[in-house]
Amino acid sequence: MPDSLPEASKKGAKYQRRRQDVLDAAAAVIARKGYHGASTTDIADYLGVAQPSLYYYVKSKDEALEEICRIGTAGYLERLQTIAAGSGPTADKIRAGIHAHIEPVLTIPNYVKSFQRERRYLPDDRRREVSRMTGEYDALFREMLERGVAAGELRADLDCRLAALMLITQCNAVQNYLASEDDLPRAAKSIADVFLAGAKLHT
Amino acid sequence: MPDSLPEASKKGAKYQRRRQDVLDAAAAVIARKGYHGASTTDIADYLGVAQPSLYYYVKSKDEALEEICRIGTAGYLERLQTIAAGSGPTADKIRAGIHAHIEPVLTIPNYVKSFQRERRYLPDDRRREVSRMTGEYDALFREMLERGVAAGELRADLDCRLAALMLITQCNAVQNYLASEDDLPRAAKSIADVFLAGAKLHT
DNA sequence: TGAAAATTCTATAGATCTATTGAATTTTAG
DNA sequence: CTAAAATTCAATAGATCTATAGAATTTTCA
Repeated sequence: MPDSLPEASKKGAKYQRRRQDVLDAAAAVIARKGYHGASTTDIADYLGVAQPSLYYYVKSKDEALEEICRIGTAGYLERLQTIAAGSGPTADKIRAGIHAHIEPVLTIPNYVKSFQRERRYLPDDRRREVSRMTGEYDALFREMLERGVAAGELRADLDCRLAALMLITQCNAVQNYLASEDDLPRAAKSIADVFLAGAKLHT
Repeated sequence: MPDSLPEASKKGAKYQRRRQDVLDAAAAVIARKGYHGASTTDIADYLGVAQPSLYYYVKSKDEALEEICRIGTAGYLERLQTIAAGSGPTADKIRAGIHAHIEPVLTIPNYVKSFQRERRYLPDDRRREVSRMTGEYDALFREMLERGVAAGELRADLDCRLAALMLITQCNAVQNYLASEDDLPRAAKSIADVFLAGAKLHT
């Protein structure tokens, strides 16, 4: 009973661990130099092996990017679905959604960066699949806001499509907001506060 | 009395016009495929000329990117300085700042996109120069917010550094918000409204 | 018109870059 | 310890890519 995935779940656990090292290195170099700017030699150097050795773990550079994007987005939809399905005020769900979204920025920053900036260079079919997924994610956020409007918790004139995109944009940009290492909670709070209550003083 | 700029202001006006065509083509292709993904052959094909013909107008691909970034950022600082120096409520200045920032998105979209996404591939010295400039721009926005706080127009607990970055991020992302051609005014208003008053209903 | 200047082209050097092949090396396991 | 399996490597094919050199063509203008 062979496997279904193209290259994954093949061989033993040791192979998979080493493969993860290769993808980590690829993600690090691609996050830094971009997909087209990162050569397979750069990636191999980063890992300390010869360039052709990478191909024992990955069929092509394209496949490496696909895997990186897969890892960088794993669980996003599910986490937001769980949050959206819960009870409680919309504002709390939004705060939870923000935290869930930016968490991988700390845990797997290179995968997130590579996904955000380089996914457009995926092969066409895979890129469309990713677009469908991000579209679903956007819609989930938008519906959460729409229910907040319907419940009278958010402004009736809020453009929920735009607002959802704005929120997601802020989360995706959170790396740029970090002046020091442990500023993430502060940045997350600012994103939520400004999104919910705005910057203006309400007298 | 020869010119100071490396390649600009040389030759006649006709040369400069054709050079602009070359840069337009380069900006279009680079915006689409990224700096490293865009070959000089791609750019030449886009323009309908042979690949080496580009080098009559541009010394190197690097120089083309430098010029594109220069054009894509021209006037930004000056426009914001003018707005910040004016009188009137901070909220109005913020709205004006948003409009000024996103205007080039409509007029020179390929230059703006190329600058936003590809400036990190500039040669080191030029990249540092650009960083200094964007840093000044960020500071200008931040100071505008700080004066708003001091005047009691914005929340006293607002993190002005973060808020300025968030505002700029929203402006830079405005292209992603446009569902149809002429949605820009609507998007600009949403950015301003959400930033100033937030999404929450204030009862 | 005809010579000079400006512009574009063909041809190509030289430096990449991705991926493959098959050999060498290391690890595993009986 | 040794043979098989797994992993890594040297060598390289073949397809780029940037940039240059110099010839060909077009434009300018006296």
